[in-house]
Amino acid sequence: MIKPTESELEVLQILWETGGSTVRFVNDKLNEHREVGYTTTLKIMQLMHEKGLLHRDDSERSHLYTAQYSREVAQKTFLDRLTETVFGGSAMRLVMQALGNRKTSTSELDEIKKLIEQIEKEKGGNQ
Amino acid sequence: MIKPTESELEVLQILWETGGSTVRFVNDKLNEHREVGYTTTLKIMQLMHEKGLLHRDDSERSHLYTAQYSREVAQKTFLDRLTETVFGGSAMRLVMQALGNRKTSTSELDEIKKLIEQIEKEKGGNQ
DNA sequence: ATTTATCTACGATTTTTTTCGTACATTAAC
DNA sequence: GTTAATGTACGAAAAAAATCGTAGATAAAT
Repeated sequence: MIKPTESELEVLQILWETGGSTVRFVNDKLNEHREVGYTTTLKIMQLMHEKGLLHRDDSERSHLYTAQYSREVAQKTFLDRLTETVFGGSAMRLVMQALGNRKTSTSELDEIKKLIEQIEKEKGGNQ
Repeated sequence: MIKPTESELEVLQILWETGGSTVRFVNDKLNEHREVGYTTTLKIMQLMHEKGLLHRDDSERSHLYTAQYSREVAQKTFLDRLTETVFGGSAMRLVMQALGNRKTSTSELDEIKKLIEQIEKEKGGNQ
């Protein structure tokens, strides 16, 4: 997955949220937060399609766009990138920062503990 | 902290690593990975200084640049941003992804568990 | 059927980021 | 003391990203 620009990311968020939508819808959504012209949004989404970031169904007059990559894939991509660039390659440092910095509820923390134990079980005693 | 661009981030990484250095040094470091002209690096660092991303000591002929914001502050900034943009505001989802996706060693996992228990202890039974 | 609204395509402009050349000053080498 | 190397400043070009206007096609409204 190629790195999306800032405004491409805004579009992706909306498409992930909705599962897929028209330029009109995305543009309306964007305009809830900041002013953007319709053709601007159109152009960005057309370029994203050319770049392979979006899939387009043009069987109808108003084309339907969907994200080419799932939110999960993007999450992995971004996390890996952030881990490399700012956390010196250590996912653990990232996790510890995230846990330390933010107010995470006890039940959430428990879930994470459970996840860790599960991972540990899966890998047996290696590494 | 304003959002650094891609190449500004490269510079920051080097300055965090070294604690502070000259344009020459940064440029040499960059050129270990890709070709960049000296004046290009100079310009970028000058702009970063104007933007408030770098501190500059120009008491010597070759100026000494240091990052205005520590790696920790930047980490927090980026994490918050990523949490918002790609993880729908949930730090937990981010952590779980990070743990699931990457090969984290057992000892690292243990450390995280310890951290969680410590946090839980600190907050008592609230939330 | 004519007008109005809505859509895509496309080109052009503006803004931001990246890149580098040149001028000029200072230090180091010879 | 010249010459060469190394530094900053600055402007401008090139590349990338964001913005918008206009044209033309189709659909909806009247």
